[in-house]
Amino acid sequence: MDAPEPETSSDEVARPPVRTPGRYRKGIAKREAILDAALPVFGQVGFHGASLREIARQCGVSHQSLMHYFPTKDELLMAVLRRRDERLRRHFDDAGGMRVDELVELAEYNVDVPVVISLFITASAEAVSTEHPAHEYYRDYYERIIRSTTAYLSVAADRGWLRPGYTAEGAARVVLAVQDGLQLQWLYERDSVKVADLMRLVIGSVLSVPTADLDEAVREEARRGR
Amino acid sequence: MDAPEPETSSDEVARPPVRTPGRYRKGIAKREAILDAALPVFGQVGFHGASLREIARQCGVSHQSLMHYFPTKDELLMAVLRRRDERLRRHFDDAGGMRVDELVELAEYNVDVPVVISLFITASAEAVSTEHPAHEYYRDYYERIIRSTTAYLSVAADRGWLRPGYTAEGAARVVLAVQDGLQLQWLYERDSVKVADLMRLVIGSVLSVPTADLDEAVREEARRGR
DNA sequence: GTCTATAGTTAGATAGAC
DNA sequence: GTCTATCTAACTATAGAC
Repeated sequence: MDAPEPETSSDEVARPPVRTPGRYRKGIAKREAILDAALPVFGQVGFHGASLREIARQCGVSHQSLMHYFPTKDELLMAVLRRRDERLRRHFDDAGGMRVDELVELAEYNVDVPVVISLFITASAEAVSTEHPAHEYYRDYYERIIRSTTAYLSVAADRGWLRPGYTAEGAARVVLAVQDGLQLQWLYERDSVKVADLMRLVIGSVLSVPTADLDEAVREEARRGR
Repeated sequence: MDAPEPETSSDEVARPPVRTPGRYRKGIAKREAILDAALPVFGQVGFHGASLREIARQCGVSHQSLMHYFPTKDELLMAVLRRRDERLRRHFDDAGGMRVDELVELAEYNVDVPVVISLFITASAEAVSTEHPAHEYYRDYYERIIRSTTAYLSVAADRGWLRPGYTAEGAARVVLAVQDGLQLQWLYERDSVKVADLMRLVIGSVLSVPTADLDEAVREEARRGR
């Protein structure tokens, strides 16, 4: 067991051999504050445009203190991204795949948090470059979200519930594309773009049955062992 | 009237009033070479991530020579963007608005020029920030492409050729969103994403008639003075 | 706080194209 | 001879990292 740092009364505390920042109450709170401050900065100016000093300034933390919690800029970005997409990722492994309504609900939720949309659009576009620290992250993200949504829509495909021409994967890609594209438009014109409404319309153009029916079918398939 | 600055015959020679780079043969060619080199760099690392020295290196031009042609980084980016979207912009003012097939054809064309897609996706996402040099550019771009496509689809709306639920603007936004979103997916997985095919499917889900029929109707409306 | 690297930008002088 | 193209040099600010 590792000895808990004594926090002795001396001002020169011995540096522990392994750095494990964010273990004490104060550290945990500060870590969260840094992530909160980093989110909008990355979202507004992108990874390259963001500066650690600026992020530190935003949350009243010294530059050096920030680097204690996140040794490198790459790690800070990854921590910000991961904290924000858990809502979606936890559905990736749902039995029967991810409901398309989940994507709509996420879009509805995001409208209240514009910085999150901004972060995700900006980061996913920047990360197209293989050099980008989040490249692998987004490659994996898109692969899994498509695979999961495709699995869900496959049940519809098997029952002939997809409109002519669509495959399960094609439909999944369209729904995801509409979400991304509309969110981008929304960032430019927040009053005129109704992301969730249009997504529901598109889903209605892809499925010939209500999503509730498909949900029911998917649950049944999962119940039968699948 | 303010006295025209004498600029007497002192040894302080008058600075030529305007600098106009790119007037000689050699200069024109070099200007083009710089733009060609800047396109992929901006597309891969974004505006903030790109360095003028790197762009200059890519096309065998000195850093200072580059700055002779493009006095600031902002101007270079704008020149790159403008040169690449003329294909689309020249349809903005088409009588009757822009055909949706034009968007599909552009997507088909873009597949051969991945750097252009990368540039546009990255720049449009980065430029969401009002500080970004291309912010006004993209704001105007989206407004005009939506307005133009909406005008085209209004003819369909008037004749009841839109699927239930869609307005002309809603349909226009969906088609554009699908284009943007699929192109982003395509950048991550170039073999699996058929951008143009899926776009045509979506257009078929939005319109209840073939686009050829709508084209004909739009031409007729334009002929009748509109 | 310091270090090192690199960013964008500017100035001035020379050589070359028109 | 005039304007353009190019190069050498330097400046100022800021980056991430130690």
